[in-house]
Amino acid sequence: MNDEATKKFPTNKEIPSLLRSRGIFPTRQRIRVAQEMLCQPQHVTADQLFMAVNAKHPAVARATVYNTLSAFVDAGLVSVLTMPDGGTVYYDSSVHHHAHIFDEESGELTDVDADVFGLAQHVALPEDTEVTGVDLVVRVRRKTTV
Amino acid sequence: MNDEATKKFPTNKEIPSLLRSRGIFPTRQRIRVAQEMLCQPQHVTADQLFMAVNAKHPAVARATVYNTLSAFVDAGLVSVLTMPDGGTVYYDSSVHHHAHIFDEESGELTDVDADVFGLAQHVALPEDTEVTGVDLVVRVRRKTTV
DNA sequence: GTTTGGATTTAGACCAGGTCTAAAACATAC
DNA sequence: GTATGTTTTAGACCTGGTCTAAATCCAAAC
Repeated sequence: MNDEATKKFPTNKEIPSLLRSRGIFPTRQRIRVAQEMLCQPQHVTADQLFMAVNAKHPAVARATVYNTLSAFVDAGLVSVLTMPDGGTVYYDSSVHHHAHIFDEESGELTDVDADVFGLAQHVALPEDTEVTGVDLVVRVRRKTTV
Repeated sequence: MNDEATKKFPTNKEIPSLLRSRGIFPTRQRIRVAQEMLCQPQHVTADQLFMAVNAKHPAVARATVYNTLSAFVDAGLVSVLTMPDGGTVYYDSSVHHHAHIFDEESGELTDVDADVFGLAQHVALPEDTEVTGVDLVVRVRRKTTV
């Protein structure tokens, strides 16, 4: 685990300065989205987040949520993840490199700290290329007790 | 590499019996889709395949292509793959377990024979679960010659 | 070779995520 | 307060994919 991985999730109060430090001007809407998205470990769809944000204050437009999420991705504040079958896009509040476990029965998605870059060493890469990212999803189901 | 992996891709002529052997009744349309999809190694979107099929004979409906692809997936004739960012869904004519390399610049997607199940051993799984699938995408870019 | 009934295909309506746009609101500098 | 650039908004729009009801196909029975 690297520093980024062990760093605690920010508190609501820390959000404005965090955004500023990443070059994102902290407007009222962006603060709300960030508080909902960044302050706890989670995997959510854009729409789930849109609804979570608007459940409290009734005040952030759909387009703003989508745009803000993209900005956060560009700034390295959240990472993107899609399920290999189906293609649902999830936003992950953990940005360090890690693997995911997907429970095919419950649909639950959990983080696993694994050295995915290390694992990728075992894969034969084409000449003259370097790894920019590794995405590993292990799909599991409850063991059948035969 | 297991048997499935080394098995050659079927020829056009072999398609009808292949479909039959998987319990799929070989209609004219399904044969056309299968010939376009299964006879060579490739990664295509449903829409690309729809267009490829209709470029020659002008005769397979969109819904049929989508339904047929789903049937092929269920029958284990093709596998599904989505890019971790973006969520584009690709159909892969190789069904053995293998990893993918995604060139972020060209968008090109290539197969790599790697023991992905073996790699997944290194990931700590929850109690009482067993692995049903492993999806590994290594994203690369051309090495910058500094 | 006709008839029949179930399986398949078809065109197009529909749906869900997500993006775009033009106008309104906001912030900052002057 | 005015001007200028940035952000937000509602809603139209787009795209990939599914659904539906009608038409077609095909094998089997007669």
